[in-house]
Order: sequence, then structure tokens, then C-alpha cells
Amino acid sequence: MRDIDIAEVAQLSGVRASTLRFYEEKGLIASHGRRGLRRLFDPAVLDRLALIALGRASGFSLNEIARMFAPDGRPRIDRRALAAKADELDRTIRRLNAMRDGLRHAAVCPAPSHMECPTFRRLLRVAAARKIGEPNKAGKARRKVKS
Amino acid sequence: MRDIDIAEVAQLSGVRASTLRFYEEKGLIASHGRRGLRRLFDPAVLDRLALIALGRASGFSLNEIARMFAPDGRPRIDRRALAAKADELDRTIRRLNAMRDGLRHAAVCPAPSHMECPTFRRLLRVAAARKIGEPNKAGKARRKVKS
DNA sequence: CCTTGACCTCAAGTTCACTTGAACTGGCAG
DNA sequence: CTGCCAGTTCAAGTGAACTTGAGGTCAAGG
Repeated sequence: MRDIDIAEVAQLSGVRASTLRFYEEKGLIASHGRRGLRRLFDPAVLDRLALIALGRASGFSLNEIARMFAPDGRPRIDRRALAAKADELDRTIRRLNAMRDGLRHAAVCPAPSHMECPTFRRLLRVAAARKIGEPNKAGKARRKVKS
Repeated sequence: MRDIDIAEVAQLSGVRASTLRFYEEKGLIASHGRRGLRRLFDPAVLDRLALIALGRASGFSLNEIARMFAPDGRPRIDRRALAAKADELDRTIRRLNAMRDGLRHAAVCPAPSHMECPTFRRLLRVAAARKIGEPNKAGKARRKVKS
């Protein structure tokens, strides 16, 4: 099964064709040739896409991910960057844990108004803790295929 | 200390004035009056901002957060939504934990290339697991004040 | 041979959450 | 009174990550 076409890559990876073209343009993936106009991909592109998904899921931007591939195409992952990202993830996880507990509590809190619940107010302080207004974007799972 | 001005709110909350205006326009906060052109805020806006920060940190969008305030201005938080978000957070946290462990390992992995490391490949599978290409945005801590 | 339909390109549009710029206003210090 | 300057409005810009649309191409099936 040498060389698969964009529809098949999309099918197998769950990444839309338009996104694959976009990624190619960005240099995140490469097509191996063409049949007529049509891109032909090496099945290895699936690993690459998994790697990209990993990076995205870990909070790297596409640009950061792009920088992680050596010019020759093989991953040249910076171990220090990985460790740093792991630490960052750790902090994020701790925050999210507090959030989750707080939300969970708020969901069952008997106080008439959330603002009167001490636990909720504590949660508020946690949220406000690291400088109010610093978005952290977690758990943004969106459109699967668009309804 | 009745009524504080936008600069003070910015100062106390860490939210930029431009953002505060933007939030007001979006209906997320309200100024209590004006002295000349200048907005005057009730110090309670700080609680409100903390609430917004909480929502953002938990993964709610500004629009979702806006919907959480009753027309009268007091939080009308949907407990079911909170519980759902808590569950979502839980799933996110589990994923991030796997990520972090994987990253941590990758950072010290002795394999010559990450692609040859079984742990790394397992991590890749985890990342690819729930439909490759589903971004999850975690740990995006950015600009504090802009360098 | 001719149609079809998946794929192509390129430009523009979209969403989110803000930020920036230009032009203007008005309270307050001097 | 005057001028400063923090504040104001409104429109447009930003950046990330894609998606959409218009119009074009070409390999394969009938």
C-alpha cells in the first residue's frame, strides 16, 4: 500500500482534506508526489499527523511543532522544550484539578447563590489567583464533523 | 471606596482597560455610571471578573459565560452545565496526564530517535486515540503584558 | 470520446478574544 | 482660562487555525 491519496489520509487520520492541504502549505507535512494534480502521500504521513496531534494536544502551536521537524523531515525534538512543556502541563493539570473540584462542588452546592458559598468563593480566588485575566484554554473539544 | 475607575479595575484585576471595554461591550460586565465620559465601576466588578476568569480557566467561552449571567446581573449558573464541564475537565486532565508522562519520558528517552522509542510510540497512539486532529488546547499561557 | 466527480489552486471568509490607531472629550492642576 | 492626558468611541487589525467558494483540471468509467 504505497502512496495513499488525500481522501484516504483524511479517512485514516480523521483530519480533513482542507486541513491536510493547509498543513502541507505550512510545511507540517509533505506529499510525496502527484498523480495528475492529486497529491500522493506516503503512509508515514499518518505518523507525522499523530505527532502533530500529540504536539497540539500538549499545547504546542503549529508553528512550534513545525520547528520540531528538522529540515530533513525527521523529528528533531528538543528535549528541553519537552521537559518545559511537561512542567507547564503539570501546572495546568493542577489548576484544572482545582477547577474541576470547584465546579463539581458548585454543581451540588446548597447555598442559595453561588456567591454566598464559601467553597465557590475559594474557587473564585483560585481562578483569580494567577493574575485575573490570564486565559488558560482547557478542554476545548469542538466540532467533530460539523453538524 | 465606592466606584472605581477603569484604570483601577485594570490595576486590581490585572485585566487591561481595552479588555474591560471589550467585556462591557459584550455584556460581561457593566459600568455603573460615568463621570464625564469616564466609566465608573462598582468594586463588585472584581468578583465578576474573577467569575469570568474562572469560567475561562474552566474552558467556557466568553459567550457561554455571558449566558451564565441572568438578565438581572446575578450569576445564574446552570448546575448541569457545571457538572458537564467538570466531567469534561476530568477527561481533559486524564489526557493531559498521559501527555505529560509521555513528554517527560521523551525528554529523557535514550532511544536514538523518538520514533524508535516504544514509549514515545505509545504516547503517539494516545494522542492519536480520540480521532487524530481534534485539538485540545491545554496550557496556553501567554503574554503577561506583552514584551 | 466524453462526462463525471474527486481533487486542485488561490483568495477570501470565519471565529475567538482581544489590541491598536485615529480622532475626540472633559475633569482637574496650575 | 488653558492645556494636559487619561479616558472615550469606532473601525480596523491581529493571529491562530482552519473552512469555504469560485473556477479549473484530469484520470477513469461508460
